[in-house]
Amino acid sequence: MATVSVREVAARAGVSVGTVSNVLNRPGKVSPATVERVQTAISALGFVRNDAARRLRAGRSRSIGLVVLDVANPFFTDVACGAEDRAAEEGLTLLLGNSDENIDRESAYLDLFEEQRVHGVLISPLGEVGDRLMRLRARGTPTVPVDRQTAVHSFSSVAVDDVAGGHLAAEHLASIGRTRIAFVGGLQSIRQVADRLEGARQAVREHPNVSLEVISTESLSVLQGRFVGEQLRARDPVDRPDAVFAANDLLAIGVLQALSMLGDVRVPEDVALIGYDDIAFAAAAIVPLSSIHQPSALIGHTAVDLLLREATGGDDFVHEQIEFQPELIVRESTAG
Amino acid sequence: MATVSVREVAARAGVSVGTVSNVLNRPGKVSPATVERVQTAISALGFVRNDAARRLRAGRSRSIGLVVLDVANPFFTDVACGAEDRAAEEGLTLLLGNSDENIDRESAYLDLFEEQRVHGVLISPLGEVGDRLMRLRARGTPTVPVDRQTAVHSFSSVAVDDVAGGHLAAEHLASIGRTRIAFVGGLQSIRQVADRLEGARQAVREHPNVSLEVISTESLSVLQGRFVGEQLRARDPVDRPDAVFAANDLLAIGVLQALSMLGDVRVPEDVALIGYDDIAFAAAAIVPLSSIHQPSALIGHTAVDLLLREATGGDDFVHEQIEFQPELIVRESTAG
DNA sequence: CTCGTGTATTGAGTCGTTTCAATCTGCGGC
DNA sequence: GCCGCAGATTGAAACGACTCAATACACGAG
Repeated sequence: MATVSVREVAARAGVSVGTVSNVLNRPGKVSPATVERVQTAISALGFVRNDAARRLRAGRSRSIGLVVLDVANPFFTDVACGAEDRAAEEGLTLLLGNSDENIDRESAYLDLFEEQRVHGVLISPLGEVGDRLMRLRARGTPTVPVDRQTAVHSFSSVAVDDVAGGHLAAEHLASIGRTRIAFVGGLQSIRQVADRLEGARQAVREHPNVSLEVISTESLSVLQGRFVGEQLRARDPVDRPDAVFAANDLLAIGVLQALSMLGDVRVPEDVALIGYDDIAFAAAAIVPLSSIHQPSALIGHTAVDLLLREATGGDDFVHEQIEFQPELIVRESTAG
Repeated sequence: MATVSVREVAARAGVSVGTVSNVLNRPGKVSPATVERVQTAISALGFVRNDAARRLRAGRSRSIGLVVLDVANPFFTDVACGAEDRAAEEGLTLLLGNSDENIDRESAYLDLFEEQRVHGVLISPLGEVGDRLMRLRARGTPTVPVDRQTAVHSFSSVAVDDVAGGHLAAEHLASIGRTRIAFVGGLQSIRQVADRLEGARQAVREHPNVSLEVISTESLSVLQGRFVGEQLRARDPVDRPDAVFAANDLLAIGVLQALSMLGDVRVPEDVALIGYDDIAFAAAAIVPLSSIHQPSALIGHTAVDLLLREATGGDDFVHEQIEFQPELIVRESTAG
């Protein structure tokens, strides 16, 4: 199984390598008869372009990298789909990396993408990666955080106002008369989590009779949610919060499973529950889940847009921070 | 922003390019003092290896490609996570491509992966790709279908016995006394769908009083399921099936939403409902969803295993077909 | 002082594609 | 028959890391 290169195609078609390259990339520049002959040679030999070689020559690849916190979270796959669609319009491929809330994996993906000389990097950051991204960009790889980088105007970014979202959620819980709210989420180092908590704190401050308890988790998964739910269920009802605001829907669904599967804690009667992200499964949950909606696909779409602008813009380029507003979706889990 | 190459690092460190390469790849072969000097030069210049160049030389990349039918389906992200973990153990990267049940995109990803000279390709195929995969392999890219390639022993493959799964589901519906079963799924060209239907047909044949209606969908999404659910709801109750077997959980959840959101068709009293895949959200559905469980992460894990064996095995290599058995999970949606 | 041994380092050649200045070809106009 | 022009084709150089045969060097033994 000899590896076939342009050279062999050229020989077989009786033309030069330059012509083969032209057939591949600019068929218009080559006479129809020659195109025909070259095409025949290509399929006869089963020639497949070597991407590494063309990229080496080109200096940069035709793909963009996206690092997300958790591929198992539908919110991020939605973002990825939006990004992929927009990228495809430009003939770019999306490479999806899953940091899985692990800082080493996040770092490994950034390394990988840089070595691959990707067109640009989109990242939903786990920790403090500002410096890292600066360096990346300085070496020529534009970067767009999909996140709220407070007060950092040196990047373009796309984000949802998570403080506002957190406020919406907690305010809603207060508005239906709940007074002991628990915020469930972690890691605190994830800005989305910190901001949602901050928003909730602000809302609670506006209601003197409402208190906020913070329950930290190790990750934002269904499993962690179930774990917290079980702890809540085990508590004396007097000590139990009457409302839970989970930092995302996965956690909320986990909490919901633990509370209501065994039927002794009723949602929303005993505990009202609200999540965040409004994933497709929230509406179909055992108790349809109230949530904070984010335009996930649009976020991905916009992030790629910004990245492209960033890549073409010159030195005096003005970075754009786009921020979407979250939206409260009320369902049964916070009814009454 | 000059692009730094090994040559410049070598110059700065006062050594040859060969030595720099050795520091990068076989630090043991180089004296500690030299390693030190080279490392310093590398970080001073911000040198980043050019992956394209090394791959060109190496002939093959350190990644494997995975093409799935739908990233938005948690089943596939679970498979991907399993595959990624196993790949990471070998120092390989997983590239995730989403065909989105679109044959052109599937084809485009196969092209892309071949051009990238990936280590191997894992694919959950949409249509008939046997020929395509044969060619791929003939040119040196091993391939493992994550699918049941009936009677094709020329590939290693990993799959779940979908006929058995379909049988389990339909048999279960019959066993709880349902007689008018509707199978909801499509496209028929997807082997998983066809096999599940076939299994259901077999089960129904064993029960003379049970009938099977087939409702085709255009894809396997929540939206399509909701669409079908609305049609069912609109039917005269006499014409309505008393059980629905959906080809996957997304469809089932869609059907469930349409039937029960408006409260006039009760699940399982009026219509029993069973899905397939047992995704994490099935257990948390508004009516906890019965389903057919598949060991998703293990599937991904095993697929990578097989791929690695395929890649190292010689010509007399015996392809292995691994088939997992599905498992019935009964929840409320088929209670009574 | 020479030889042998083993370790450290060198650097030209290679991978396959693209680019682009140079060359070729055919043809109409004069 | 010659000139000029446009379109088609050519082929060598370049991209950057890796390999490996060759070389340099150090040191101990004889």
